[in-house]
Amino acid sequence: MAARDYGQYDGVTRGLELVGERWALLIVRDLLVGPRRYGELAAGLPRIPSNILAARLKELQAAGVIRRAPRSRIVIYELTPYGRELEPIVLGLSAWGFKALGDAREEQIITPDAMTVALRSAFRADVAAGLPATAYAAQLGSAELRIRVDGPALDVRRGAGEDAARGVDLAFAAGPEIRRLLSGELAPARAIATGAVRVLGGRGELLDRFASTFHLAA
Amino acid sequence: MAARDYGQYDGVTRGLELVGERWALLIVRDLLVGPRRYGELAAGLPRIPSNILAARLKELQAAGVIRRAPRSRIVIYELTPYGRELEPIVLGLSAWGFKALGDAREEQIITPDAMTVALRSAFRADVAAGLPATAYAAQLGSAELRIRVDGPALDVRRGAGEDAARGVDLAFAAGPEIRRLLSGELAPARAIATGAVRVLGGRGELLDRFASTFHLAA
DNA sequence: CCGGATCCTATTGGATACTG
DNA sequence: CAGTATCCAATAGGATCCGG
Repeated sequence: MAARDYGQYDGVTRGLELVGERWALLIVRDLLVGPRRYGELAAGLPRIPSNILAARLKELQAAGVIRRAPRSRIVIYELTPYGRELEPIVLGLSAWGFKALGDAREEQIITPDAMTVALRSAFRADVAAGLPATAYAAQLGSAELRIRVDGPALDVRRGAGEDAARGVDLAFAAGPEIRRLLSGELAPARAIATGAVRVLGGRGELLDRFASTFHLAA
Repeated sequence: MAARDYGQYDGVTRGLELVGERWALLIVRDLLVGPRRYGELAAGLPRIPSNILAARLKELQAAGVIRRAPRSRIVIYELTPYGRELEPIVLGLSAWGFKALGDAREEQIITPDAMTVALRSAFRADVAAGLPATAYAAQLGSAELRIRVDGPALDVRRGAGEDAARGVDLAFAAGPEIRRLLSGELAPARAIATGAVRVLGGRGELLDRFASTFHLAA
């Protein structure tokens, strides 16, 4: 109804009718990180026109992918259980698309939610399981994240810059060059030496551990 | 370049820029089954306008997802290795979208390639591994498929209707009601009793094995 | 402010016809 | 067969406005 259909009867087609419209999967991506308000979604998708955001939210609700959080005074959007089942697909697309990332263009931004999903898709639970629990504070573009790895479990949340640097094992800042670190193109030591990654606190040598915990082949 | 971008620097966004345009992932779906000529793609996507198909083929080539098969006299499109890495994503979307399939509308068609991908996404390799090798001939709408399960391996190919029925363990025909069989909503015995599935040859009781080998939760 | 709704314009997609 | 060209309809983009 909402979306134009493809005239075929199969799962891929149906899936695309539900989440294949422009912007739809990016809304899902951000909601995978947590429930969000209209304004938060708009902030995380800076170039989406408000009418399109409003339209997508309606369509995704009609599709049963998202819902307005019940018994909340303010309007909050969240994924339904069915919507949450998109997680492996979105993470897969994240890993796949990552390989085709070139250098960032000037106007391209890094949002906290996008980076959180990127880290999730890069997370190597099997590798992490064999390493000591570690807390990182990462400042990636305008996204400040507090990353906590404990065995095979990963927890990423938005962190206040100042506080975040305290009580973590490693605090660092980087820009889009983080891509080369995650892909293995740029060795951790060299990333620090060249200034691509700046250590703000903690033990800089832990960037090695970070790079082996989060990895996306190029 | 080809596609409008989203102004963000992350994998999901990049992925959508490459295969997020309307029709693009359906082209990938069909090419996952095998290399196809322009006309074959057009036949498998009956409602795609030829100018859009031509545009998508160019964009997907520029994106490194597909290529024209080299050293072939005729024009054949195939996935690149990078494009083939979309398989788990497309199969995941197939399984996800399947759950939201309602009853087929009159104008909706079932194409052989779409059905092949659907079967792949429904295939339970672990279940199949414990069962004897089995060959099926399935006539699903206009799609006639020859399905061969051997241990954890699955092979689906387009089959000539008449010949296909010979030498298989079970030959059957069904329409969109096949969905209820795959979802477990409709028991194999009842499917046959009600005529939703018509046994054309072989041992009808093997439809049980088929249903446990291919399953997509609703 | 937040959560949209409206208006208008710019691009894309769709249908059909046509060509090397 | 493998696409182009053309023209029209549908969406997306951008700015602005509005009600609680």
